[in-house]
This record gives sequence, C-alpha cells and structure tokens, in this order.
Amino acid sequence: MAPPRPRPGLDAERVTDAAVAIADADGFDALSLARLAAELGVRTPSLYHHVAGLDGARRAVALRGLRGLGTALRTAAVGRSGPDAVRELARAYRTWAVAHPGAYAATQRTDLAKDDELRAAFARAVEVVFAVLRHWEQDEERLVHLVRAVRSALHGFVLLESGRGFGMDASLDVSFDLLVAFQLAGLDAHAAARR
Amino acid sequence: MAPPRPRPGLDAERVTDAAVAIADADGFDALSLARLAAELGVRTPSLYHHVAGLDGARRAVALRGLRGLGTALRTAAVGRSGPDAVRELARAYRTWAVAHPGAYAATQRTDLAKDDELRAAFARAVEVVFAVLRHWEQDEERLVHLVRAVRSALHGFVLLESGRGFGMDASLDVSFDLLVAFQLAGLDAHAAARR
DNA sequence: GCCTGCAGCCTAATGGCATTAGTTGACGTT
DNA sequence: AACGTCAACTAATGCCATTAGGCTGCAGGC
Repeated sequence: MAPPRPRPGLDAERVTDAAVAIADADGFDALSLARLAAELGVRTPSLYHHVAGLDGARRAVALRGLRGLGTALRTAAVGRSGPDAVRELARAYRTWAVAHPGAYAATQRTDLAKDDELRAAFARAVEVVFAVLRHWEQDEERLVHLVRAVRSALHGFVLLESGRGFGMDASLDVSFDLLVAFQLAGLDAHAAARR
Repeated sequence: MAPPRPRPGLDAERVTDAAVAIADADGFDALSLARLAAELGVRTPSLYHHVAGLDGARRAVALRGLRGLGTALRTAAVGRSGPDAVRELARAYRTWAVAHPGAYAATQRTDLAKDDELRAAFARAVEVVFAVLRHWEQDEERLVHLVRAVRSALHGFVLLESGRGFGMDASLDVSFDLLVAFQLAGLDAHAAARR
C-alpha cells in the first residue's frame, strides 16, 4: 500500500559525513538527530543502527575532526624543520580549522577521557607539534610548555576567527602572520635564554 | 487547599546569579530553564517574568561575563605599563576565566552582533588590551593585529585549561608564564623591527 | 525454486524541555 | 472594603531523544 520508498542504504560512514556537514555548515549545536535524519531521508530512530544516539554522532564528528586535523598537520610538517615548519604547521592548522568549524568545535566539546580512540587521534595530532618544536627544546619535560603556548595561540585564533570574535575588520591574514611571528620570537628567546 | 508556598520574590538579578552559578558549576550547556527554576524553588514559566526565555538567561550570563572580565582586566592594568602591565593583565585574565568557566564560555557562545549592550561590554574589556599594548605600537591600524595575537593566546590557553584540553599533567602555571613570555618576546621583536 | 534469517527501516510510545495562554491569590492603594 | 497589579501558578502544545517492537526484502541453505 505505502509507496515502496527507495532504501537509503546508510552506514556509519555516510551518517558521519552528513553529521560533519551539518556541524560545519550551521555550527556544532545545530547537529541533532532530527536534522540528521531529515538530511538523510530517514526517520530518527533508524539512525540508532549506525551511531550510538546523539552522543555517538557527536563523538563521530569529533573523531573525524581530530583525525582530519592530525593528517593536515602531518602533511604540512613533513620534510620541514625550524621556523619553516612552524609557519607551515600554523597555516595548515588555521586552514583546516576554518574550513571545518563544526568538526573543530566538536574536538573541544567532547570529552576525551575514557575514550581511547579519541585520545589516540588527539595524541597523533599533538605529536606533530612536539616534533616541530623539538628544534628549540630537546628536554621533553620543558618541551611540554612550549607546545602548550603554541597550541594556545593557534587554538585561540581559529576559535575567535570562526566565531567572529574579532571586532574590527582588519585583515585576518596579517593578524595571523603576526601571531606566528610572536611564536617564533618566543621560541628563539626561549632557546637563547637556555644557553 | 494548596499549602501557601512562601513567595520567592525573584528579580532579574537573582535569576542571573543562579544562572551564572549553574553555568560555572556544570558548564554552559547545563544551563536550562528547568534546572534554573528548580534551583530557585519556582516553576519554569515563572522565569519568563524576569528573563526572556532560555536565550535571555544565556545572554544575561554572557553580559555578566563580559562585564566581570572587563572589570578584572581594568583593575589589573591600572597604574601599570609595559611588560609589567601585560603580565598582570594576563594573570587577571586567566584567573577570572578559570574562576568563571561558565560565564567565560557564555561570552564566546552568544552572538554579540545586534546587541549593543553586549558589544559595549565587550569593547570595554578589549579596550584595556589596546591601552596596554599601545606601549609597543602607536599606530592604531597596526595595533589591532597585536591585540589579536595576544587575545588569541590568552583565549586559547584558558579554554584549553578549563576544558581539560592539555593532555599532560605538567604545571599549568609554568606553561602560562612561558606563554606570557612568548607574547612579550613577540611584542619586543615587533617594536624592534618597526624601528 | 522455497524458506528462513537478518539487516535495515519503519511506527508507536515515553519523557524531558521550552514556550505560550490564561488563571489565581496576596498585597498595597484608594 | 473594593480594586488593580504583579508574581507565581496550571494547562496545553510542540520539538527532540530514546526505546520497544513490527514489517520487508534480499542472502544463503535446502
């Protein structure tokens, strides 16, 4: 009786694709199962066969985010070192985060603790920063602090940029270049002081 | 018939107090009208006499946040200049944001556009950073970029700190001191290059 | 070629939350 | 004493997430 609806043929991957698209387009908070189901031409409960509810969808987006960012950073840093590596790393970080604001937001809004897969993806991304900054500091103990400083700057910038947190309309590119220069100045000063 | 409940005697301020308390304690996402009403010993619809729904409550928290942060920064910077002012500003920023994670999150999660009161409070807070950094750059056009770099670093750090975004358990105080040193090195390098 | 299982989607039902409309009762004013 | 105001209420609606259980059509065994 009912018209034989075409079977969408979903799987976890296609659901995640759609979830990432929604989050990137309209913000992480716009991701709901209702919206996701509508976008996929399916009823809400059907999604439970592919992801573990709303939390599962969010987690999937976060995992995509961490992996995508990690890959972008790795690609940018390979074959480079020193200031050149930092500049390319920073550029890749910003480019990726601004292109995927929803997935990027997901990485900060989901709890990494108690989820080995998420933590592994996170570690894989941060590792790149460690590797690049070892050029200025070989002691792992102290290196942690350099990594935190650089990560904070990058993280803060992309968040402010994609959240329209910067009031003025001066060039964001110029600002970002200056921010990178600040990091390099800080790194050099740190290395010089430790001599 | 019904037991004569004591009249709570609410007003916008007391509702905002409770909203800030909830957001600071359990995160910005934990703020709901249901929770707020329960905390105040009142039914949900009654809140509409004091705040404009959930969005209104969120906005009130954001406004508190911007004003509180602005005041903290102003207090820290008064009577200081140069590196000393930057250090105190940074310390105050971090201290305030970590003490009020919910209100701080509110400031980034609510839209400032189309809300003059929020924008004014925001401007009042950022003004302090402008004033302090003018020590290194007098041209307002270029100053914007310095302010953005420093804001990004501070913003990123406090977000990572209160969101447990730093994996390792090395001292956060040491990391933050280093981050501030990076900013000072960047500022000095910038001023030197512009000579 | 039939039947049997299961994978994939469905409908129905529950409960939480936000929101609006309309009601009640205490209090100060006249 | 009557009145109006105002703060809180109850009732009702609608959206969303979640769970339980039912239908269907394709795969593999007989």
